[in-house]
Amino acid sequence: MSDTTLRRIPRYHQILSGLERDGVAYVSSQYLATFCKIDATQVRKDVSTIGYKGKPKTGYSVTGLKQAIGEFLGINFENTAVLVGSGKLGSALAEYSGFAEYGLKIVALFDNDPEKIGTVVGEYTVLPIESLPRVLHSYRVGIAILTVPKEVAQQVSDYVTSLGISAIWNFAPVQLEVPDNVVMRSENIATGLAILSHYLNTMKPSC
Amino acid sequence: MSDTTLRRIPRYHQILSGLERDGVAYVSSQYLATFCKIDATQVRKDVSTIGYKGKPKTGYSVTGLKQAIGEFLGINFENTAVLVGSGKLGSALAEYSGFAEYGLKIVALFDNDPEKIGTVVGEYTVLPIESLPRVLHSYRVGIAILTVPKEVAQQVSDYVTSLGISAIWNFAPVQLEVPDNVVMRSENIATGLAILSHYLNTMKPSC
DNA sequence: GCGTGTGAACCAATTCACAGCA
DNA sequence: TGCTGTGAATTGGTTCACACGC
Repeated sequence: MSDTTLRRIPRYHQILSGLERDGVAYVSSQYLATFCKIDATQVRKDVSTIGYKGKPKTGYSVTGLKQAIGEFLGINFENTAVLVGSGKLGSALAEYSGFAEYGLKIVALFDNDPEKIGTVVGEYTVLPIESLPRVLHSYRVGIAILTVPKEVAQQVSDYVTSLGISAIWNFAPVQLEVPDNVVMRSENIATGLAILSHYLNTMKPSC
Repeated sequence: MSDTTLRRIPRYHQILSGLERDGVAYVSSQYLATFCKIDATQVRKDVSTIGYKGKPKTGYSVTGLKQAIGEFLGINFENTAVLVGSGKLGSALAEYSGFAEYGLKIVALFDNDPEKIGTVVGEYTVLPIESLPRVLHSYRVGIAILTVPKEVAQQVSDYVTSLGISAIWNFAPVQLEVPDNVVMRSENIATGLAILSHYLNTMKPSC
Protein backbone atom coordinates (compact mmCIF):
# COMPACT_ATOMS: atom_id res chain seq x y z
CA MET A 1 0.00 0.00 0.00
CA SER A 2 1.30 3.41 -0.94
CA ASP A 3 2.20 6.05 1.57
CA THR A 4 -0.41 8.54 0.37
CA THR A 5 -3.14 5.92 0.59
CA LEU A 6 -2.06 4.91 4.06
CA ARG A 7 -2.12 8.50 5.22
CA ARG A 8 -5.80 8.85 4.26
CA ILE A 9 -6.98 5.89 6.34
CA PRO A 10 -6.49 7.45 9.81
CA ARG A 11 -8.42 10.46 8.54
CA TYR A 12 -11.44 8.31 7.78
CA HIS A 13 -11.09 6.80 11.23
CA GLN A 14 -11.15 10.23 12.82
CA ILE A 15 -14.26 11.28 10.90
CA LEU A 16 -16.01 8.01 11.72
CA SER A 17 -15.27 8.53 15.40
CA GLY A 18 -17.03 11.87 15.22
CA LEU A 19 -20.03 10.37 13.41
CA GLU A 20 -20.22 7.52 15.90
CA ARG A 21 -20.25 9.99 18.77
CA ASP A 22 -23.09 11.85 17.04
CA GLY A 23 -25.05 8.62 16.71
CA VAL A 24 -24.89 8.42 12.91
CA ALA A 25 -25.33 4.84 11.68
CA TYR A 26 -24.42 5.00 7.99
CA VAL A 27 -22.15 7.13 5.85
CA SER A 28 -21.67 7.41 2.09
CA SER A 29 -18.37 7.47 0.27
CA GLN A 30 -19.44 10.88 -1.00
CA TYR A 31 -19.69 12.26 2.54
CA LEU A 32 -16.23 11.06 3.51
CA ALA A 33 -14.85 12.32 0.21
CA THR A 34 -16.26 15.81 0.66
CA PHE A 35 -14.84 15.97 4.17
CA CYS A 36 -11.39 14.96 2.94
CA LYS A 37 -11.63 17.08 -0.21
CA ILE A 38 -11.03 14.08 -2.45
CA ASP A 39 -13.02 12.05 -4.98
CA ALA A 40 -15.69 9.61 -3.81
CA THR A 41 -14.25 6.84 -5.96
CA GLN A 42 -11.00 7.25 -4.09
CA VAL A 43 -12.78 6.56 -0.81
CA ARG A 44 -14.45 3.46 -2.24
CA LYS A 45 -11.09 2.21 -3.56
CA ASP A 46 -9.50 2.76 -0.17
CA VAL A 47 -12.30 1.01 1.68
CA SER A 48 -12.10 -1.82 -0.81
CA THR A 49 -8.35 -2.11 -0.22
CA ILE A 50 -8.76 -2.58 3.51
CA GLY A 51 -11.30 -5.28 2.72
CA TYR A 52 -14.54 -3.76 3.95
CA LYS A 53 -17.84 -3.93 2.08
CA GLY A 54 -20.57 -1.30 2.10
CA LYS A 55 -24.27 -1.68 1.43
CA PRO A 56 -25.53 -0.27 -1.89
CA LYS A 57 -28.06 2.50 -1.38
CA THR A 58 -27.29 2.62 2.37
CA GLY A 59 -23.56 3.32 2.40
CA TYR A 60 -21.03 2.12 4.94
CA SER A 61 -21.88 1.20 8.51
CA VAL A 62 -20.11 3.77 10.65
CA THR A 63 -19.16 1.39 13.44
CA GLY A 64 -18.43 -1.44 11.03
CA LEU A 65 -16.07 0.61 8.88
CA LYS A 66 -14.40 2.15 11.91
CA GLN A 67 -13.88 -1.32 13.30
CA ALA A 68 -12.43 -2.55 9.99
CA ILE A 69 -10.05 0.40 9.75
CA GLY A 70 -8.99 -0.17 13.35
CA GLU A 71 -8.32 -3.79 12.48
CA PHE A 72 -6.34 -2.80 9.42
CA LEU A 73 -4.26 -0.27 11.30
CA GLY A 74 -3.79 -2.59 14.24
CA ILE A 75 -5.17 -0.19 16.80
CA ASN A 76 -8.12 -2.22 18.06
CA PHE A 77 -6.04 -4.06 20.60
CA GLU A 78 -3.56 -2.56 23.00
CA ASN A 79 -0.03 -1.70 21.91
CA THR A 80 2.28 -1.07 24.83
CA ALA A 81 4.96 1.59 24.70
CA VAL A 82 7.62 3.21 26.80
CA LEU A 83 8.50 6.85 26.53
CA VAL A 84 12.15 7.84 26.77
CA GLY A 85 12.90 11.48 27.53
CA SER A 86 10.77 13.29 30.10
CA GLY A 87 11.23 16.81 28.80
CA LYS A 88 8.36 19.09 27.80
CA LEU A 89 7.38 17.13 24.72
CA GLY A 90 7.72 13.80 26.49
CA SER A 91 5.54 15.03 29.33
CA ALA A 92 2.95 16.35 26.90
CA LEU A 93 2.76 13.01 25.12
CA ALA A 94 2.69 11.08 28.42
CA GLU A 95 -0.36 13.04 29.49
CA TYR A 96 -2.09 13.05 26.12
CA SER A 97 -5.33 11.17 26.54
CA GLY A 98 -6.00 10.73 22.83
CA PHE A 99 -3.68 7.75 22.42
CA ALA A 100 -6.11 5.45 24.21
CA GLU A 101 -8.47 5.62 21.24
CA TYR A 102 -5.66 4.39 19.02
CA GLY A 103 -4.80 1.44 21.23
CA LEU A 104 -1.61 2.88 22.63
CA LYS A 105 -0.79 2.34 26.28
CA ILE A 106 2.31 4.03 27.66
CA VAL A 107 3.52 1.88 30.54
CA ALA A 108 6.46 3.93 31.78
CA LEU A 109 8.48 7.09 31.35
CA PHE A 110 12.30 7.14 31.42
CA ASP A 111 15.07 9.68 31.68
CA ASN A 112 18.76 9.67 32.51
CA ASP A 113 18.81 13.05 34.24
CA PRO A 114 19.11 12.45 38.02
CA GLU A 115 17.13 15.65 38.55
CA LYS A 116 14.15 14.22 36.72
CA ILE A 117 14.25 10.63 37.94
CA GLY A 118 11.64 10.13 40.61
CA THR A 119 9.57 13.16 39.64
CA VAL A 120 5.92 12.58 38.85
CA VAL A 121 4.49 13.32 35.39
CA GLY A 122 0.78 12.68 35.16
CA GLU A 123 0.27 9.11 36.27
CA TYR A 124 3.93 8.20 35.85
CA THR A 125 7.01 8.37 38.04
CA VAL A 126 10.09 8.99 35.91
CA LEU A 127 12.35 5.93 35.98
CA PRO A 128 16.10 5.70 35.34
CA ILE A 129 17.25 4.34 31.97
CA GLU A 130 18.73 1.38 33.81
CA SER A 131 15.24 0.07 34.48
CA LEU A 132 14.43 -0.16 30.77
CA PRO A 133 15.43 -3.82 30.21
CA ARG A 134 13.29 -4.98 33.11
CA VAL A 135 10.22 -2.97 32.08
CA LEU A 136 10.51 -3.86 28.38
CA HIS A 137 10.61 -7.49 29.32
CA SER A 138 7.90 -7.64 31.94
CA TYR A 139 5.35 -5.64 29.93
CA ARG A 140 6.33 -7.08 26.54
CA VAL A 141 6.70 -3.54 25.22
CA GLY A 142 6.70 -3.20 21.45
CA ILE A 143 7.14 0.52 20.90
CA ALA A 144 9.71 3.00 22.22
CA ILE A 145 8.73 6.64 21.91
CA LEU A 146 11.84 8.82 21.81
CA THR A 147 11.57 12.41 23.00
CA VAL A 148 15.23 12.87 23.79
CA PRO A 149 17.60 15.62 22.56
CA LYS A 150 18.74 15.03 18.99
CA GLU A 151 22.37 14.67 20.09
CA VAL A 152 21.64 11.42 21.90
CA ALA A 153 18.72 10.13 19.83
CA GLN A 154 20.79 7.66 17.77
CA GLN A 155 22.47 6.35 20.89
CA VAL A 156 19.15 5.80 22.68
CA SER A 157 17.74 4.24 19.53
CA ASP A 158 20.65 1.80 19.36
CA TYR A 159 20.12 0.94 22.99
CA VAL A 160 16.41 0.16 22.82
CA THR A 161 17.03 -1.69 19.56
CA SER A 162 19.61 -3.87 21.29
CA LEU A 163 17.00 -4.65 23.92
CA GLY A 164 14.76 -6.07 21.21
CA ILE A 165 12.17 -3.36 20.69
CA SER A 166 9.94 -3.79 17.60
CA ALA A 167 9.21 -0.19 16.73
CA ILE A 168 10.61 3.28 17.35
CA TRP A 169 8.54 6.42 17.17
CA ASN A 170 11.10 9.19 16.98
CA PHE A 171 10.33 12.81 17.85
CA ALA A 172 13.93 14.05 17.76
CA PRO A 173 14.68 16.04 14.60
CA VAL A 174 17.22 13.59 13.18
CA GLN A 175 17.08 10.62 10.85
CA LEU A 176 17.77 7.44 12.80
CA GLU A 177 19.43 4.35 11.43
CA VAL A 178 17.75 1.17 12.60
CA PRO A 179 18.04 -2.52 11.63
CA ASP A 180 15.64 -3.77 8.95
CA ASN A 181 13.56 -5.71 11.43
CA VAL A 182 12.72 -2.60 13.45
CA VAL A 183 9.92 -0.31 12.32
CA MET A 184 10.93 3.32 12.63
CA ARG A 185 8.90 6.45 12.10
CA SER A 186 10.13 9.98 12.61
CA GLU A 187 7.78 12.82 13.40
CA ASN A 188 9.45 16.02 12.42
CA ILE A 189 7.36 18.89 13.63
CA ALA A 190 9.37 21.24 11.47
CA THR A 191 8.18 19.45 8.32
CA GLY A 192 4.66 20.62 8.98
CA LEU A 193 5.90 24.09 9.70
CA ALA A 194 7.91 24.19 6.50
CA ILE A 195 4.93 23.11 4.41
CA LEU A 196 2.69 25.64 6.12
CA SER A 197 5.26 28.35 5.58
CA HIS A 198 5.55 27.47 1.92
CA TYR A 199 1.79 27.73 1.36
CA LEU A 200 1.68 30.92 3.36
CA ASN A 201 4.34 32.52 1.22
CA THR A 202 3.16 31.28 -2.17
CA MET A 203 -0.48 32.14 -1.51
CA LYS A 204 0.12 35.58 -0.09
CA PRO A 205 0.31 37.27 -3.51
CA SER A 206 -3.24 36.13 -4.34
CA CYS A 207 -4.78 37.95 -1.41
CA MET B 1 3.86 21.45 -6.64
CA SER B 2 2.50 18.17 -5.38
CA ASP B 3 2.12 17.31 -1.75
CA THR B 4 4.54 14.39 -1.83
CA THR B 5 7.21 16.51 -3.46
CA LEU B 6 6.71 19.28 -0.95
CA ARG B 7 7.07 16.85 1.92
CA ARG B 8 10.55 15.81 0.74
CA ILE B 9 11.96 19.33 0.68
CA PRO B 10 12.14 19.89 4.47
CA ARG B 11 13.93 16.54 4.72
CA TYR B 12 16.70 17.76 2.44
CA HIS B 13 16.90 20.89 4.55
CA GLN B 14 17.34 18.85 7.69
CA ILE B 15 20.10 16.73 6.16
CA LEU B 16 21.86 19.80 4.79
CA SER B 17 21.79 21.38 8.25
CA GLY B 18 23.61 18.34 9.59
CA LEU B 19 26.19 18.44 6.80
CA GLU B 20 26.72 22.16 7.31
CA ARG B 21 27.33 21.58 11.01
CA ASP B 22 29.89 18.91 10.10
CA GLY B 23 31.65 21.34 7.78
CA VAL B 24 30.83 19.51 4.55
CA ALA B 25 30.94 21.84 1.55
CA TYR B 26 29.40 19.82 -1.29
CA VAL B 27 26.88 17.03 -1.54
CA SER B 28 25.77 14.83 -4.44
CA SER B 29 22.20 14.02 -5.38
CA GLN B 30 23.14 10.41 -4.79
CA TYR B 31 24.04 11.11 -1.17
CA LEU B 32 20.76 12.86 -0.42
CA ALA B 33 18.88 10.14 -2.25
CA THR B 34 20.47 7.33 -0.24
CA PHE B 35 19.67 9.15 2.98
CA CYS B 36 16.04 9.57 1.98
CA LYS B 37 15.79 6.10 0.46
CA ILE B 38 14.71 7.49 -2.90
CA ASP B 39 16.15 7.74 -6.41
CA ALA B 40 18.91 10.24 -7.18
CA THR B 41 17.04 11.54 -10.21
CA GLN B 42 14.17 12.41 -7.91
CA VAL B 43 16.47 14.61 -5.85
CA ARG B 44 17.77 16.36 -8.96
CA LYS B 45 14.21 16.93 -10.18
CA ASP B 46 13.23 18.37 -6.81
CA VAL B 47 16.25 20.65 -6.66
CA SER B 48 15.54 21.73 -10.21
CA THR B 49 11.94 22.54 -9.25
CA ILE B 50 12.96 24.87 -6.49
CA GLY B 51 15.25 26.58 -8.98
CA TYR B 52 18.71 25.74 -7.69
CA LYS B 53 21.63 24.67 -9.87
CA GLY B 54 24.43 22.29 -8.92
CA LYS B 55 27.89 21.98 -10.33
CA PRO B 56 28.60 18.97 -12.55
CA LYS B 57 31.26 16.71 -11.06
CA THR B 58 31.18 18.63 -7.73
CA GLY B 59 27.55 18.34 -6.70
CA TYR B 60 25.46 20.87 -4.81
CA SER B 61 26.89 23.47 -2.47
CA VAL B 62 25.57 22.55 0.98
CA THR B 63 25.05 26.11 2.17
CA GLY B 64 23.82 27.26 -1.23
CA LEU B 65 21.19 24.55 -1.51
CA LYS B 66 20.12 24.95 2.10
CA GLN B 67 19.73 28.67 1.47
CA ALA B 68 17.70 28.04 -1.68
CA ILE B 69 15.40 25.59 0.08
CA GLY B 70 14.95 28.04 2.93
CA GLU B 71 14.02 30.68 0.38
CA PHE B 72 11.59 28.35 -1.31
CA LEU B 73 9.92 27.34 1.95
CA GLY B 74 9.88 30.90 3.20
CA ILE B 75 11.75 30.14 6.40
CA ASN B 76 14.79 32.34 5.87
CA PHE B 77 13.07 35.38 7.31
CA GLU B 78 11.07 35.55 10.48
CA ASN B 79 7.44 34.45 10.60
CA THR B 80 5.66 35.62 13.72
CA ALA B 81 3.10 33.46 15.48
CA VAL B 82 0.88 33.36 18.52
CA LEU B 83 0.13 30.21 20.41
CA VAL B 84 -3.40 29.72 21.72
CA GLY B 85 -3.83 27.09 24.43
CA SER B 86 -1.24 26.83 27.18
CA GLY B 87 -1.76 23.18 28.09
CA LYS B 88 0.98 20.57 28.01
CA LEU B 89 1.36 20.52 24.26
CA GLY B 90 1.18 24.29 23.97
CA SER B 91 3.85 24.67 26.64
CA ALA B 92 6.05 22.10 24.94
CA LEU B 93 5.80 23.96 21.63
CA ALA B 94 6.34 27.33 23.31
CA GLU B 95 9.60 26.10 24.76
CA TYR B 96 10.75 24.17 21.71
CA SER B 97 13.95 25.79 20.52
CA GLY B 98 13.98 24.14 17.11
CA PHE B 99 11.51 26.56 15.53
CA ALA B 100 14.11 29.30 15.37
CA GLU B 101 15.94 27.42 12.64
CA TYR B 102 12.75 27.44 10.60
CA GLY B 103 12.17 31.13 10.97
CA LEU B 104 9.30 30.88 13.42
CA LYS B 105 9.07 33.35 16.27
CA ILE B 106 6.30 32.85 18.81
CA VAL B 107 5.50 36.26 20.23
CA ALA B 108 2.89 35.37 22.84
CA LEU B 109 0.95 32.60 24.50
CA PHE B 110 -2.80 32.80 25.21
CA ASP B 111 -5.39 30.95 27.24
CA ASN B 112 -8.88 31.60 28.51
CA ASP B 113 -8.50 29.68 31.76
CA PRO B 114 -8.21 32.22 34.61
CA GLU B 115 -6.03 29.71 36.47
CA LYS B 116 -3.44 29.79 33.70
CA ILE B 117 -3.51 33.45 32.80
CA GLY B 118 -0.51 35.18 34.31
CA THR B 119 1.48 31.98 34.80
CA VAL B 120 4.92 31.85 33.25
CA VAL B 121 5.78 29.30 30.56
CA GLY B 122 9.39 29.50 29.44
CA GLU B 123 9.95 33.08 28.33
CA TYR B 124 6.22 33.83 28.09
CA THR B 125 3.56 35.02 30.49
CA VAL B 126 0.20 33.52 29.55
CA LEU B 127 -2.15 36.25 28.33
CA PRO B 128 -5.95 36.32 28.27
CA ILE B 129 -7.70 35.71 24.95
CA GLU B 130 -8.99 39.27 25.13
CA SER B 131 -5.49 40.54 24.40
CA LEU B 132 -5.31 38.71 21.07
CA PRO B 133 -6.52 41.54 18.81
CA ARG B 134 -3.99 43.96 20.23
CA VAL B 135 -1.05 41.54 19.97
CA LEU B 136 -1.98 40.33 16.49
CA HIS B 137 -2.08 43.88 15.31
CA SER B 138 1.01 45.27 16.98
CA TYR B 139 3.29 42.38 15.97
CA ARG B 140 1.71 41.82 12.54
CA VAL B 141 1.26 38.15 13.42
CA GLY B 142 0.65 35.84 10.48
CA ILE B 143 0.27 32.43 12.11
CA ALA B 144 -1.94 31.20 14.95
CA ILE B 145 -0.87 27.91 16.50
CA LEU B 146 -3.85 26.19 18.09
CA THR B 147 -3.24 23.78 20.97
CA VAL B 148 -6.71 24.03 22.46
CA PRO B 149 -9.12 21.19 23.31
CA LYS B 150 -10.86 19.82 20.23
CA GLU B 151 -14.26 20.91 21.53
CA VAL B 152 -13.39 24.59 21.16
CA ALA B 153 -10.92 24.41 18.27
CA GLN B 154 -13.39 25.49 15.57
CA GLN B 155 -14.60 28.36 17.72
CA VAL B 156 -11.05 29.60 18.37
CA SER B 157 -10.24 29.15 14.70
CA ASP B 158 -13.24 31.27 13.71
CA TYR B 159 -12.16 33.92 16.17
CA VAL B 160 -8.56 34.29 15.00
CA THR B 161 -9.78 34.13 11.41
CA SER B 162 -12.13 37.02 12.09
CA LEU B 163 -9.15 38.96 13.42
CA GLY B 164 -7.45 38.59 10.05
CA ILE B 165 -4.88 35.85 10.66
CA SER B 166 -3.22 34.45 7.51
CA ALA B 167 -2.49 30.91 8.62
CA ILE B 168 -3.62 28.41 11.22
CA TRP B 169 -1.48 25.54 12.43
CA ASN B 170 -3.91 23.26 14.18
CA PHE B 171 -2.86 20.63 16.72
CA ALA B 172 -6.37 19.72 17.88
CA PRO B 173 -7.55 16.38 16.48
CA VAL B 174 -10.38 17.82 14.41
CA GLN B 175 -10.76 19.09 10.85
CA LEU B 176 -11.25 22.83 10.85
CA GLU B 177 -13.25 24.80 8.33
CA VAL B 178 -11.53 28.02 7.32
CA PRO B 179 -12.12 30.62 4.58
CA ASP B 180 -10.26 30.11 1.30
CA ASN B 181 -7.87 32.96 1.96
CA VAL B 182 -6.58 31.37 5.18
CA VAL B 183 -3.91 28.69 5.02
CA MET B 184 -4.70 25.85 7.39
CA ARG B 185 -2.68 22.81 8.30
CA SER B 186 -3.64 20.18 10.84
CA GLU B 187 -1.08 18.08 12.64
CA ASN B 188 -2.72 14.94 13.85
CA ILE B 189 -0.34 13.05 16.04
CA ALA B 190 -2.55 10.00 15.87
CA THR B 191 -1.99 9.77 12.10
CA GLY B 192 1.66 9.00 12.67
CA LEU B 193 0.75 6.50 15.34
CA ALA B 194 -1.75 4.78 13.09
CA ILE B 195 0.79 4.46 10.28
CA LEU B 196 3.43 3.14 12.67
CA SER B 197 0.96 0.68 14.10
CA HIS B 198 0.04 -0.54 10.63
CA TYR B 199 3.67 -1.19 9.67
CA LEU B 200 4.28 -2.83 13.02
CA ASN B 201 1.41 -5.22 12.52
CA THR B 202 1.97 -6.02 8.86
CA MET B 203 5.71 -6.53 9.26
CA LYS B 204 5.54 -8.67 12.35
CA PRO B 205 4.90 -11.91 10.44
CA SER B 206 8.19 -11.54 8.57
CA CYS B 207 10.27 -11.61 11.74
C1' DG C 1 -33.35 5.07 -7.98
C1' DC C 2 -29.28 5.42 -5.06
C1' DG C 3 -24.85 4.28 -3.68
C1' DT C 4 -21.27 0.61 -3.89
C1' DG C 5 -17.69 -2.06 -6.64
C1' DT C 6 -14.56 -2.29 -10.36
C1' DG C 7 -12.42 -2.48 -15.02
C1' DA C 8 -10.86 1.20 -18.32
C1' DA C 9 -8.93 5.66 -19.20
C1' DC C 10 -6.35 9.31 -17.71
C1' DC C 11 -2.87 11.87 -15.62
C1' DA C 12 0.80 12.82 -12.49
C1' DA C 13 4.99 11.11 -10.37
C1' DT C 14 8.97 8.33 -10.60
C1' DT C 15 12.61 6.12 -13.07
C1' DC C 16 15.46 5.48 -17.18
C1' DA C 17 18.70 6.96 -20.57
C1' DC C 18 21.68 9.98 -22.12
C1' DA C 19 23.35 14.75 -23.37
C1' DG C 20 26.30 18.43 -21.47
C1' DC C 21 29.73 20.44 -18.84
C1' DA C 22 33.92 20.96 -15.67
C1' DT D 1 35.50 10.70 -15.89
C1' DG D 2 31.85 12.25 -12.53
C1' DC D 3 27.83 14.35 -11.61
C1' DT D 4 24.12 17.47 -13.01
C1' DG D 5 20.03 18.44 -16.07
C1' DT D 6 16.28 16.89 -18.74
C1' DG D 7 13.34 14.68 -22.43
C1' DA D 8 11.29 9.88 -22.90
C1' DA D 9 9.37 5.80 -20.95
C1' DT D 10 7.21 3.66 -17.29
C1' DT D 11 4.88 3.00 -13.21
C1' DG D 12 1.29 3.86 -10.19
C1' DG D 13 -2.41 6.67 -8.33
C1' DT D 14 -6.68 9.05 -9.42
C1' DT D 15 -10.85 9.75 -11.97
C1' DC D 16 -14.41 8.17 -15.21
C1' DA D 17 -18.12 5.18 -16.66
C1' DC D 18 -21.05 1.90 -15.81
C1' DA D 19 -22.69 -2.80 -13.97
C1' DC D 20 -24.83 -4.59 -9.88
C1' DG D 21 -27.66 -5.07 -5.61
C1' DC D 22 -31.00 -3.28 -2.17
